[in-house]
Amino acid sequence: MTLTLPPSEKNITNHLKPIKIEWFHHQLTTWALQEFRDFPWRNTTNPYAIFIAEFLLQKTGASTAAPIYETFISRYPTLTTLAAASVEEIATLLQPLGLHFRAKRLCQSAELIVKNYNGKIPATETELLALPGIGKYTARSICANAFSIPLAILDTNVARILERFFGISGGRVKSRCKLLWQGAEEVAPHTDVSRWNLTLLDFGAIICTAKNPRCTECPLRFQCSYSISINAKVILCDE
DNA sequence: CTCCCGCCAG
DNA sequence: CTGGCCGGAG
Repeated sequence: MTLTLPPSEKNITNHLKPIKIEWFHHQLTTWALQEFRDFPWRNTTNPYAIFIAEFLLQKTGASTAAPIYETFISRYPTLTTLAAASVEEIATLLQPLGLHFRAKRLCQSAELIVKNYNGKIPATETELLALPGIGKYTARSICANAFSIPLAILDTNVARILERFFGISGGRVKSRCKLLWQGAEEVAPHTDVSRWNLTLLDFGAIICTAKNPRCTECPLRFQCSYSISINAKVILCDE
């Protein structure tokens, strides 16, 4: 079975030249040697612990989630202990994180995993996606971080970094989203994708922030479409 | 005020 | 595709 793209399909290689990807990757990998953040869920490959962490981290600041995560794991160290807990007590524990619906979804997922997977976190994107509260980002993140499956992720950080650096912009939301997913997979290395994914998150949290990005100390600034345009404006204003 | 390692319903 | 969810930190 062959899959062919329609000729009208825009090709991302217009934006993502291999040589530029190579440089992008090298700069960020080097940056991460010093700046890679340390969180409790990064010191384990226990699928259950990763699963919990990814659930708590949805749309939630990592430093905010960290203490809750620690309490969670100590109180419910295994999926079995979680499955035995009531939704109410989980909800109470997660209360400071907001997004209250996650408690129910987490408990429902735990039940399903006990019932369908003998209590073991499934290791495929498709199976994870079928669980309540787990979307494409979380599924792939769990695959990469817990099972070393080389799947790239796209979240608001990755999207922002790709948009700025490669100058991806405009177009309909749907087509841009598709471009960004392509881009995320295009720039991901073939080995240690987990480390790469986390590097992008850290870079988005520390340097390439949504508001007031720290372009002057950014290791990507000399090739970054966004940074270059900012500098051009500064030069024009100085004249 | 905005933003944080999104997801789901409509 | 869009809006709603939501508390906490800056």
